[in-house]
Amino acid sequence: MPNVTLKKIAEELGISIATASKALKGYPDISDATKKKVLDLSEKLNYRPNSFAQSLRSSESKIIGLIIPEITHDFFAKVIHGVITCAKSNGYAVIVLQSGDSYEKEKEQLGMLLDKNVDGVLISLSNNTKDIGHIKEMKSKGIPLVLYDRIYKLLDCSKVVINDKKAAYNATTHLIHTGCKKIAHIGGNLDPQTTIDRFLGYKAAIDDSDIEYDKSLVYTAKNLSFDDGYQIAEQMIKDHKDLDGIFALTDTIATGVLMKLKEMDVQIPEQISLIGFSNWFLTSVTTPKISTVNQPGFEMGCKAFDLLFKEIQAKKHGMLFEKEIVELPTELILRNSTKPL
Amino acid sequence: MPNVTLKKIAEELGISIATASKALKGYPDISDATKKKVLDLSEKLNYRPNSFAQSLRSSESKIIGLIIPEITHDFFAKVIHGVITCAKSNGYAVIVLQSGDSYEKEKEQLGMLLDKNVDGVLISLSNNTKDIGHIKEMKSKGIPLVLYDRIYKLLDCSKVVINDKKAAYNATTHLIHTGCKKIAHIGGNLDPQTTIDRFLGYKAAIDDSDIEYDKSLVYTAKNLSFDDGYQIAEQMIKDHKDLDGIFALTDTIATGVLMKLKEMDVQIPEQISLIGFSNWFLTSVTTPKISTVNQPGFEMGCKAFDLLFKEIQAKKHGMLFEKEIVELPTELILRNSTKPL
DNA sequence: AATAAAAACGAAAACGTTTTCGAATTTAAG
DNA sequence: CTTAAATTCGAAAACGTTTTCGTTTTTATT
Repeated sequence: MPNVTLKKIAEELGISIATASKALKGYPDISDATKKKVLDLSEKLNYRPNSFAQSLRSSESKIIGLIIPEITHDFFAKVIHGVITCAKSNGYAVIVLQSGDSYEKEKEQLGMLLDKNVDGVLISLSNNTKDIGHIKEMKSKGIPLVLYDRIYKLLDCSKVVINDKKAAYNATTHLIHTGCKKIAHIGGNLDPQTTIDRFLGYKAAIDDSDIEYDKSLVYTAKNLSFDDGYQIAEQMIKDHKDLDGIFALTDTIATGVLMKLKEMDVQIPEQISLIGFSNWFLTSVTTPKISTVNQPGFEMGCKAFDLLFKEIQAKKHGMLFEKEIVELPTELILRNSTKPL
Repeated sequence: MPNVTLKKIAEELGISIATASKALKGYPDISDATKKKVLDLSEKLNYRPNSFAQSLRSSESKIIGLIIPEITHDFFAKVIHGVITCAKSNGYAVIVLQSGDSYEKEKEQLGMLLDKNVDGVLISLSNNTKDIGHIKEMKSKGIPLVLYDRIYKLLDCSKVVINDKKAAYNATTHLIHTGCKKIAHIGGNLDPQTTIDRFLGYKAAIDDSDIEYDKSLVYTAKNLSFDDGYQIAEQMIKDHKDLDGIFALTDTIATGVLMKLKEMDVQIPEQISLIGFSNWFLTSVTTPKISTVNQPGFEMGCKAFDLLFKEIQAKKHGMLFEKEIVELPTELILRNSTKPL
């Protein structure tokens, strides 16, 4: 069962391969009669152009690469969804790769994408990526690249982000406005930028209030995991008996905190208020439901593809491309782990 | 910035393209001296073979397609993770597509994968796929294809599944053993196979017990969603005042049920026991934690790739391939929405 | 030194498509 | 009826790699 090619169509019709090709592509120098013949036959034989040959000639794969730290995270799953959806409606397929928050893997994946000749790359940096030589290398090869969510500020390329600092500021401020006086923050190591910014937002909110900033109220979750939250919660209670508010870096951490606090019979939100970050579905089914910051994953994926697509088009037509930095709006979702205003 | 090709390397070294190619691939008819020269230079220039040209010649893309009903489902996210992990370690990239449980889209995606000349396809059928002509067409084109999770029993190809019937049987039996007398089931429309099998397991367990099977205890969730569960829960309580057990088709449905039941002040598990299906992370953070059936998503992804890989290899070497049906073990996870034995 | 055998290399075709440019054919104009 | 102009088509090169098969060169054997 050999595939049907232009050659076969041409032979069958007694015309040249060139003519067959041009007929299918609607070239003006082919008569309507011939066009019809070719079109009919190619339909009948269910002709599909060989993408390898097309790509070889055009140096275009119509495939982009998407590197995700962790697929099994609600937020990133939404991003994938957004990217795939927008890519498909523009005729692009998406190769999805996972860095598992490892710098080594991230580098390796980028190499794989290079080998596959993708037309562009979407990447959210791993939590352990300090050096961005591998990213710069991609750019130096002229491959369009857009950063989303976990970005590196100094890198000169298009980016899609949320305003982590502002969102964290608003969340913390809400805790303050509802009467919290002693608010802890559970953050992560000082990479990537999102982690820093959320901490900065927390601190700015404290500084802008009557409350004194207390370094000992800032905790570090190594893996940003449920277990981290679960363990740190206990420690926090030990350290600060009068703790009355917690702003966690992620919803998983917040959920861990909630579980432990409930086990310790701490009343939420009466005794301690809690706010997470990302609006994972899970925060809406705990008891109490956890207040959080909505992070528009789907939209972020769409927008990121959008920017990448523009850049690919620009490159293709030899036009220069204006890099863009898009900031998507977040929203404070108030549920039952915080007191009413 | 033209790419470095074999031609460039050959010219630089004053040898032929053929020799350069063979040197890199370790052909025995190239002297060690020449091999070293070529290897050194290609390393220095960071030569990467053009995958388009390679694919055109070999008719191999080293890419597989993965069609998923919904990416944002815990279980499917784990499957993606498994597939990508195993694919990568075998040199394959994965194009991920989403059918959104639509037959039309599923068909369209398959076409796209055909156009991209993937070496094989992994697919879990959409909930609304009744006709499998599009799947058969892929097979008739000789493209290796493996079904996972939501399969179609009559299709002659490799499959990776769990024993839904058995798992449902065990779950329901556990409800019976812990004293439930009136057990409801929330299922879906009678497609795909998994839905049928889980219902069958439920019914078999009832039939094997002293309890009389009661048709009115079987409810249908149209979208298998949280909201479905939330709404049906209320209906169930109205219909059957002495209801004391519920086996839900999915964890999302079970979570919806739990939420509504709590709002109605129904004691779980004292009054009503509840079991879900899939072991989503979210079932471990509700109050009470929901008992469920663990569905090994990651392993399923790995195994599915494994079978596909074997089939691709067999096809490549002209050997005949024994299709396999792999059944992965499930496990009843007992938490707090069911009574102790 | 002549021949046979082994080793090292290269020419060329093939994969299937696209596009340039020239050739052939038809139609229009003088 | 001749020439110019428009229309329609095809030859061929190019994209970069792989592999077959033949040619050349070297080494071994008599």
